[in-house]
Amino acid sequence: MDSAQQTADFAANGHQFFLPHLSIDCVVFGYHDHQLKIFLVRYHGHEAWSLPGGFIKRDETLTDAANRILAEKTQITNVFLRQFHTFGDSPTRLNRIETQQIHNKIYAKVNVAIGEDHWLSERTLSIGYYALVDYHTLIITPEHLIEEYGWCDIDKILPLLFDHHEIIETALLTLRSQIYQLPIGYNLLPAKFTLPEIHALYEAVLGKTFDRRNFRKKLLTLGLVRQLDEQRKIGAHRSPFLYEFDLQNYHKALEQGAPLAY
Amino acid sequence: MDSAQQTADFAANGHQFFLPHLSIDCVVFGYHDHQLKIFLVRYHGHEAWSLPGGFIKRDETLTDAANRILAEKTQITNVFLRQFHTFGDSPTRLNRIETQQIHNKIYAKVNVAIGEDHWLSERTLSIGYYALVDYHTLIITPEHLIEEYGWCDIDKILPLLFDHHEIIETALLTLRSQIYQLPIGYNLLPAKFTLPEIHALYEAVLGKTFDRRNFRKKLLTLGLVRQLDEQRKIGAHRSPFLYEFDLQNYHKALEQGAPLAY
DNA sequence: CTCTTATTGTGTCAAATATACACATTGACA
DNA sequence: TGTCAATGTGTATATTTGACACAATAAGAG
Repeated sequence: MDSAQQTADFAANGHQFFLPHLSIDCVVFGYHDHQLKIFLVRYHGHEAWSLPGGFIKRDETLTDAANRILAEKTQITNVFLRQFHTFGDSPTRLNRIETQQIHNKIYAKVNVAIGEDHWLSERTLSIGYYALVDYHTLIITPEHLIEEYGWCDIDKILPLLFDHHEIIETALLTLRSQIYQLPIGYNLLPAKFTLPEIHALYEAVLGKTFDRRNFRKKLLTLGLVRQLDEQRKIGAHRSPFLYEFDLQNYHKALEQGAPLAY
Repeated sequence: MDSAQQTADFAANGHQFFLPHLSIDCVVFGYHDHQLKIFLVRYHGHEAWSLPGGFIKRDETLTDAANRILAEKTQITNVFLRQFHTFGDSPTRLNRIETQQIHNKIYAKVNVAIGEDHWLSERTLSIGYYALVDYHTLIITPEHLIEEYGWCDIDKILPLLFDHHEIIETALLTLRSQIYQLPIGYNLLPAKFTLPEIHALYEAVLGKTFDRRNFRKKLLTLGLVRQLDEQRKIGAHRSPFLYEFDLQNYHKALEQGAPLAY
């Protein structure tokens, strides 16, 4: 949907090819500079930001839809992407007028008026997916209606449309609850990382602090990471060693749900 | 929907009051006789069984819909009910012909033919909820189209319609992963229970065995249960003591995710 | 009445793990 | 060469886990 014409066509005829009443929203997590971040977009006509999202094609599996939508909005493919919750309780989502007005402002850019009976004004439940992305790999060709996009620190989230705040909150709780069962560290970190980086990641996701020495001891005792010969230059300080995951031991630990720290 | 007329009306006009393309299926867990069980129904015209399910009203929150559907099919209210996954990948769910045929056989009972373009033939995603129920409290007034219903042992599940097998499998995995974070033991057991009962419940849910003595030690160390003065008669054997949960300590342990056994 | 059988109730000890904690090293820059 | 801020590393203690065996009880059979 990169031209005005295609965008207008979507508004006019989308209901023929997409399921109404149902959308997918993606919470894309990245990690950089000891901060957990979320990728957000800002649509035409709005000051508030949004999660990247879209609709499900009528003949497409749900998993395919989630991957396609993520790829369309962010050009990201082949990443860890997982469903976490379906949202259908928020009053905002039940309010047709509000839904209509939000879409109406967005599609004003392509001179399409979204009326009260337009399919985009209908009540829509949203299936939440979260993605784990290496912060540096992100390349964007924004869609026509997106005026701005970028990473946002998890603890400084800007005002958002619909119930996207609740969706992010739930995604974060899910991330927390799954960090010892799913390869969340692996997918948020680059292939080579330092101990302070992985340490700060676990602290950022879980929102508490761990003793540096005990954390390292646990990683090494379980054999989750391998020290490399390289070091990273970090300016006026001692150069930390780089590490990589030992995938065999890492996946074994995830299967057992072994906590890295308490 | 307890009369033939109401049922026929639903098939004819349901799409005006309910969201199409979207249903809710409930995996109702119970526990009895050291066995984890699931409540299943069998519709007219089918040998295969189904999960109790239904559609979401256009102006109803998702949570309200789940509770209403559970109440309509089982008369169960005010129980632990939680969304766990939305299903939209199964080929069965994408196949309109198959969907049509299944509904056609069911509604034959009320002389309604479900055609290819009927709203019930459309592709439908399903939002899975699981409920935890005290086995003994179940009272049923079955709906018109339900020919049979009852509990089914988790390890002897009968053939099922649609992708209901996958839904149950996912519900069970969810139960397992949440047993140390959510009050699953509390909601599956009666108010008073014996140590062997709670022990066998954790073994049934998690699918492994725990040392009886260490399990008891952990329960008591954490102060999760209180021994009562009563005992239960169990026939030709020593009478076990009855216990009840210490809710304060139990909830504290759940917040921390403390495992009861390994 | 007593013997048998199946089930429940209970304690101890060794091994593993978690937790608390402090000092040395490095790299840049003043 | 001294300072500063960050990284790298080890030890001792407390706690938890995991393995394990015997006594008590209830009912029914003989």
